[in-house]
Amino acid sequence: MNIYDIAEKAEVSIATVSRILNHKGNVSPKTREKVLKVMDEMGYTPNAFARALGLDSIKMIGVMCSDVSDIYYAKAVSIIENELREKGYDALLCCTGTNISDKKKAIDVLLSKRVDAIILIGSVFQESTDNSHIKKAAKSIPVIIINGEFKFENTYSIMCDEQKAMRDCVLALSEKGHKDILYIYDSDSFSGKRKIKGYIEGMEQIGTDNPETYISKCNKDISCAGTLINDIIKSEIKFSAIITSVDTLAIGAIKALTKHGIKVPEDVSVVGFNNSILADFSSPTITSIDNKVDILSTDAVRTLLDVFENKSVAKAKTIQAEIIYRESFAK
Amino acid sequence: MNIYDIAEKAEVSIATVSRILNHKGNVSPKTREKVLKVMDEMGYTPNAFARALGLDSIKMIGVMCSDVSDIYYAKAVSIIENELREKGYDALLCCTGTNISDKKKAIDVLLSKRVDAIILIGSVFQESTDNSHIKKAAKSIPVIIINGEFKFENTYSIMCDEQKAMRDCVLALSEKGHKDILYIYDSDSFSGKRKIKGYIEGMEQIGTDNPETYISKCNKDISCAGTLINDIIKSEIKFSAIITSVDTLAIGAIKALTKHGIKVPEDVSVVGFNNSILADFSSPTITSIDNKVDILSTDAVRTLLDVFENKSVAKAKTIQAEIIYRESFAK
DNA sequence: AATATTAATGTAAGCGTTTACCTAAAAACT
DNA sequence: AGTTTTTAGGTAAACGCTTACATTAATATT
Repeated sequence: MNIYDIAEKAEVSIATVSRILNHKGNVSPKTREKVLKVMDEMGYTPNAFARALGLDSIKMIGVMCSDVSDIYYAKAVSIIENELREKGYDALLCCTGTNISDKKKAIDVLLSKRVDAIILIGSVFQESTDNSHIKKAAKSIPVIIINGEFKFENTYSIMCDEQKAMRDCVLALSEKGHKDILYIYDSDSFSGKRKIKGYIEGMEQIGTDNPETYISKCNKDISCAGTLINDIIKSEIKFSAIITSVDTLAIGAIKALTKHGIKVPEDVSVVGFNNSILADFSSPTITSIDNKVDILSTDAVRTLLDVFENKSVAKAKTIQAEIIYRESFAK
Repeated sequence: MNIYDIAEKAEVSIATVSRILNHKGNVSPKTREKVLKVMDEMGYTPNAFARALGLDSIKMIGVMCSDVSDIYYAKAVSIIENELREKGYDALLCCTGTNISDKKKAIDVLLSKRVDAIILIGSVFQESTDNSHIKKAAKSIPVIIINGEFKFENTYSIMCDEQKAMRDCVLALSEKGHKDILYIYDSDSFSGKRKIKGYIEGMEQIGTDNPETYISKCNKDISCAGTLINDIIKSEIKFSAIITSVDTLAIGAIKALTKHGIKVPEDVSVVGFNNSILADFSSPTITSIDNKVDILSTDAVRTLLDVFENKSVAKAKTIQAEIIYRESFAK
């Protein structure tokens, strides 16, 4: 069923039907009523493709992340989707995994579906081996990058200053007398690297000689954090605080510590990252660095709309993180 | 840039370009090479709308749920998105909240975007006041409903037998000597109702007189479960086990119990629902009823593809849940 | 009442594909 | 070499909409 069917039934021209559909031009109330009634009766839904062909905009934004089942991305996607919907846009979701060729494919899909823009969540950085797909996309549509960095024409990045947050966190722990602060992390992504940098800066600032020796790597799995802690305890390395790159690792660490009879926060303080809902689920609850996904996500959509409206928009924006104090490291 | 530009540059007709794009018809290797090279050089991406106009399929599936930031939906969406992508389909995400008018709007958006089908996750049931939007959708495209129930032409539902799972869980607790089994739930959704039913059946089966008195309602927030437990403890109601309708509530309950010096599982056993990652994060880890989102989600996509291929497909399918034993209720 | 202005509606071209149908060239038969 | 079959490639219509331009009807102005 199409606009012609409606036009015929309502005894008007297709132009009139189109005008009614688009709230444009002059249509008499009577005609409008009549046509709307016919549309309703026939259960007509306009074809967005055909529309997009004429208008060159489908009101659809590609949203890419590696994995929505990750609680962090899920939150970002959820906020973005809601903000977009409110402004009349849909979200075409692409979970690409971490494989670069899959990301390239995803970009091609989004481009072929003629999305009006792309929002990338995480895992983009300038020095990355291959960013040609982002360049390709940016040639035809704006690309907004959340917590990633990539400077190119038609590209806008919004990030959280995780480096400073990490440094501040080390300093805050130091103020409470902590010197031997371990760092357990899970990823060498763009933000992963910035976190480490900040941690090292902080440690150096409080006079630690070889901060690198306090760092251990781990995968996201909580059991991994557990075995890591077990090893560290066995090796009799001294420590009074632990920072982790994600809340899940903090949970794993706390569980392991508790099993060894080490009390959190009395014996060891723990700070997580992301300030996810998990922070409240743990006992003790986890003090966590909030990297403001909500603000980043909201801002991404706002930026996008500004770009659409040709307002002047900053190519890169940075937002400050905040330490949210809970039980695992009291203020 | 369009097919004409490519055709011109490559000195062939648009038909040839189209044939190459669609791997259809006969094109000589030489010509193919030449055209592909031009496409690559110009960074051409075919316009999926125009294509859809001709083909009447955009290879896009609408995926609806109330909220992707919910860990349960996030997992389902993630699996669905991956399965779809593997088969060459994209997922157009619609997070509708719980408001019926927003759901109707979302359906209209999906229909106007001419998705090839819709997968609904949760919150649909036959007796619901208004399901006209689902009927409307099903009139033009197949609608797959995960963990919801709605019988109509072109509608397929895949659910988990949560009722039986709940009953079995009560019986399992009873076998271990539990009689006073509380049930804390968060939602009167379709699956919420089935869970309660199963709980009551189980309680009756083990000879409880007024099972309803053991039931309390709560929102999803863990603090709510906590205050609820506090109240129950104050009121000196006897209980030795708690079942919750979601893992988060189990976490809240365990935290509250622990604060009161009540040990889990020594004094009170706790069983959660969904078998989410949270179950492992808690200490003690939570025994949880796995309602098999992964299987449901995978199956939804498989069903969809079968429908597309005109294979005969069951209108309704039910999958069995499973109790995953962890520390909070040992086997 | 005649004219100018504005409102309402219609016609037709264009958006970028696919594909049925057609023609020309090449290959495979006699 | 002449005919048939196959392969390669082209032309033009169709998909469902938007919109510039054209036309007619209604209203306002003189």
